[in-house]
Amino acid sequence: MAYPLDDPRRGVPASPNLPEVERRVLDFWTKDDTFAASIEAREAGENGANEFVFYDGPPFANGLPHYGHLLTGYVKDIVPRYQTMRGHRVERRFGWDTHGMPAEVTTERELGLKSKAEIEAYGVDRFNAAARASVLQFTDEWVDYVTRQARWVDFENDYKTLDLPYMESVMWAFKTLYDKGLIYEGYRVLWYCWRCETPLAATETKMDDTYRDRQDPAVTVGLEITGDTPLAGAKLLVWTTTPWTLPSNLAAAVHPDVDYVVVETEGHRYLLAEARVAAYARELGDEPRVVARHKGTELLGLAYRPPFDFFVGREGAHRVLAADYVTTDDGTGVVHIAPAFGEEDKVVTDAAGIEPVVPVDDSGRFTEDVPPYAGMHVFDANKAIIKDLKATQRLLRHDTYNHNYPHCWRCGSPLIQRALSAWFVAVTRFRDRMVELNQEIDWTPSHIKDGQFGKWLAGARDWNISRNRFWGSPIPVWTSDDPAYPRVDVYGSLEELERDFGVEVTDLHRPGIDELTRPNPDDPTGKSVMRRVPEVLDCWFESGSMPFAQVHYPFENADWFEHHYPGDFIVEYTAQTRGWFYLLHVLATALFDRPAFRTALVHGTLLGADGQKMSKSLKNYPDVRVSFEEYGSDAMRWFLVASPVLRGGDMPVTEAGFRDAVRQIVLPLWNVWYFYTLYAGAAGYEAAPAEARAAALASEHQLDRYLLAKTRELVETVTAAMDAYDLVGATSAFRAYLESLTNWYVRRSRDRFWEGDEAGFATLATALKTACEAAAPLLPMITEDIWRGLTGGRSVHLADWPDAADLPADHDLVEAMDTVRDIASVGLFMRKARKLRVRLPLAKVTVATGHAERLEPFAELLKDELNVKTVEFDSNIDAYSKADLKLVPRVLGPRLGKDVQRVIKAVKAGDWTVEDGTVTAGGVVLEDGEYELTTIAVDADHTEALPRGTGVLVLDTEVTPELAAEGLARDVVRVVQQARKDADLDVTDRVAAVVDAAGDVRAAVEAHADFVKGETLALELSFADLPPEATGGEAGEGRTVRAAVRKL
RNA sequence: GGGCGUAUAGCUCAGGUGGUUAGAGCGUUGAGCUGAUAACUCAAAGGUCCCAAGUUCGAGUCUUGGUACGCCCA
Repeated sequence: MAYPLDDPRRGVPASPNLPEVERRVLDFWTKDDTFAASIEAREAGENGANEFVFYDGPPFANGLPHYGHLLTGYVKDIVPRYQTMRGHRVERRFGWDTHGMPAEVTTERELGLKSKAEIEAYGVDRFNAAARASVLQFTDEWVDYVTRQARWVDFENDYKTLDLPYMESVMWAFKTLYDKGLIYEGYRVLWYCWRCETPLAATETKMDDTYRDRQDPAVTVGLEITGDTPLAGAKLLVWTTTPWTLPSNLAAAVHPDVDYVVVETEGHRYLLAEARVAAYARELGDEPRVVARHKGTELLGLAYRPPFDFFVGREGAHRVLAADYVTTDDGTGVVHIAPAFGEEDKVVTDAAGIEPVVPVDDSGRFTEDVPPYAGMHVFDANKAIIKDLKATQRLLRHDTYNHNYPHCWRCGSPLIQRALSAWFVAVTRFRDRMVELNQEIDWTPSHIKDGQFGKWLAGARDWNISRNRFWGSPIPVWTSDDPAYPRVDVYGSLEELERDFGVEVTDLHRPGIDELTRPNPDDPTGKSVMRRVPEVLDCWFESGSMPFAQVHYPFENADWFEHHYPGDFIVEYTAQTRGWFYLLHVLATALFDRPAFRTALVHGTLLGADGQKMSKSLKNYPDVRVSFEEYGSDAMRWFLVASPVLRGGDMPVTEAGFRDAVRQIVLPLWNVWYFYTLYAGAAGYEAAPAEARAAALASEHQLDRYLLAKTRELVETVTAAMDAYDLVGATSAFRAYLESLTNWYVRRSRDRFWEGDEAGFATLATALKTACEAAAPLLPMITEDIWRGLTGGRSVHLADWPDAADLPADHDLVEAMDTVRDIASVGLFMRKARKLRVRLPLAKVTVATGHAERLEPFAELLKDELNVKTVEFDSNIDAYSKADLKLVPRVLGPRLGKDVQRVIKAVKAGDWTVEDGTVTAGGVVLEDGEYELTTIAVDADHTEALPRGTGVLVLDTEVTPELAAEGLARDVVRVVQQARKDADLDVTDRVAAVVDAAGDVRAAVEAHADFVKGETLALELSFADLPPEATGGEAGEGRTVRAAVRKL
């Protein structure tokens, strides 16, 4: 198809409304179904060898998207678009995370339920039905938003963690781990609300308002040391603010490195940290007698008599253990350990092999295990316990303690820590293997690999995967309800369930799944029943199952999955090193003994415009939807992806950032397109892309060859960067290219386009087409609009990635042109320094540099750029400059050592000579490689050095009357051009021009009348007085000129 | 308390293996140029390279110890 398709007068405005262009592209994609076509166009290949597998981390959709999702979404779009253009098939299914506490909390709020008991009263079936509706309520908004950001992803064939096939795969994973012996049931200590009768997730205890000041009793208790030791009879002092945990005491802990003392007072001996003795002056005296000193390590293993006798004789219990968390900030430096009621306590006793005791029931009341307090609520029991301690003379001190204490965020009750039965994945068993497999993953930034992620893996703990909740995948374990006939059945598929329970299973959610029961086959009495354990799975187990569960592996797609695991690419923000990245890796290692992904990009956090955390209440960041409509998604994409945030840093999101992306990237690109359509249209130029490319390659014009070589280098650089997932590198390469394209090629080529130069059109069309292709993933909509207009093709995203080999390589030309640009810069600087305006022509510039002949082809270009009549080249630099010595300390330093500093100073002072090729500086003869001889200008009035000492530029600054007159004529041209603009004329309109000028200005115009008329498309030129409101300007120094034009 | 990261111009960041005078973009100021541009070109102002000690002929760069900030763990 011929191009341009767009009429330049209408379709390609000089100042586009970018959001409108984007909407046009989005509409086209919808109607054309371009996304589907982009996937179809690429073969999967044998065993999917040609597929690129990208894992989309499922967002939780019970809230609206924010900038973090936006950023991740852009990356999740860019990489697949690139891989598609490279010829790979990239399926992109959207996923929804639907289970877990966030969903339950939202649902509770919506239903006005306040506790677990209320949910059960309301009905688990109705509650879960409400949760199912709730979690998907924002999906429409997500679709809108993701679509608007030009992210191509399949919402039709999405997956949800609540889908039956997904849940079946999760069940398979559980069973597989169970069969490998990697799942066990055990105790874990959690913050627990005795009123709601539920443990709280860590996040729930970190919410606002949960920590409040509270006054608790604080007791110091003496525990008598027993056994065959000189310390026998002394009392170990322990301090606690939870006296109700003392009946459950199973150990005491000291810090191995802390100094402990035994002090004697009133016939009693007490053992405590030396640093805490002063704090007990009231009971022990001001300076009690120290009868022994021990490091913590020397106390380990000592036996003592517990505060109560309920659990005397438990295996390994009631001894002194070591714990690093013990401090001497408060208390006695010896810590009372009740493993069921303290997370840290349990870590210590687990290490010592001591089984916890839990004499407290679900509602926070003591059980029959501790008869005196049975039935009492733990907080109410504090008083009785303290009283009993006093009675047995174990109580040394009783006072109160004010501290920040967590409360239930739902009901406000003070929480307790309590051990609960829970299911675990034995991560510690394959921790080392996880560390090994991590070596196969490429991380960006690279320090994540052995830093944040590697360290986290090395310290991995067993993973509690059960939740005592309602809305989630069930733990697929059925147990006998009679301990006399124990049996455990674990299920890994719907088929197994249906086989054992004889019903069709269409939903695995509670409460339906709980209704599946059957007689215990191992029970000859036939009375006991197999019932499902009550817990549901941690929703992270489901997120980690995503690679296989989304394809219903192993029940379907087993072959496909085998060939597509690990996935190629994954991107999320840093916190996911402990979240999704980690759990994918845990399950991948445990189930498949492979990593789950090959490449991971970890990005940093987006901050508000003020550099603080984004805050809804502060509104310290631009509104997402407004930004879409103000700047467009491509500009936002560019700003976010070109930023340090993709290299792991934090970055503020500002409107200024979006605006800069528009001004520096999107508009310049658009303007090249506009410029092209304007002049190609005016010249009636049309050529198909292949024709244009052939013509471009045939062009001998240096600017054309330069641009094509630059374009080739662009393709090479961007390809390498994208292959390395270095999106930031790709953006910076494109940005640099755009600079050469707009501010050099187009600017230097205006006259040629004005003249309708076809080689120029062909070259610009070819470069622009290639640039659009190379930038298509980074600016998907603006490049689509331009590319389609330019080529008449269907979509840039269906195009193949450009091949650098299709363009000529000419690095020498690129380098020569860069030198020319340097020369131009220096020339303009010289004019400025000498106050010689650029419109004033000068007679000559001389370029003195080595191999000057290579620059001769650029003489015309330099004449025009510097506005001089002639450009001379001279390789004899010495005629214009003198030698300048530069030392190379890197080489000189090692030889001279200390003397090098003296030589450096001598050279700076000018104390050096060159004789017969021998350089002597500061009395030291220099050897080859220790110095460089370069040049500096001799005649400072007319000469400037080129960068890097490569030569000099000599400017003839003499202004003859002829040159002055020509300068004035050009000044007048400028005023007439402005008058044309002010009259809103089209670039091709012919005019009659009237100039109001006198004296030498008028004389200059008359002398150069043909030039003035030619430049301004004036068929007639006359002189007359013009009113002050006519377009005015300055000619030469301070003389006013006016001009007016009339369209002919 | 521990781990990881960061600290260079007003802002955002570059600165292999140590090497003379630390750079870029944006922003500010001035001038120039302009019938594609919301631009562009040339320049100016703007730096105790977080601090301290050390290694070295020489440290933004290497070592050690601090400080501040961010993230995470406890």
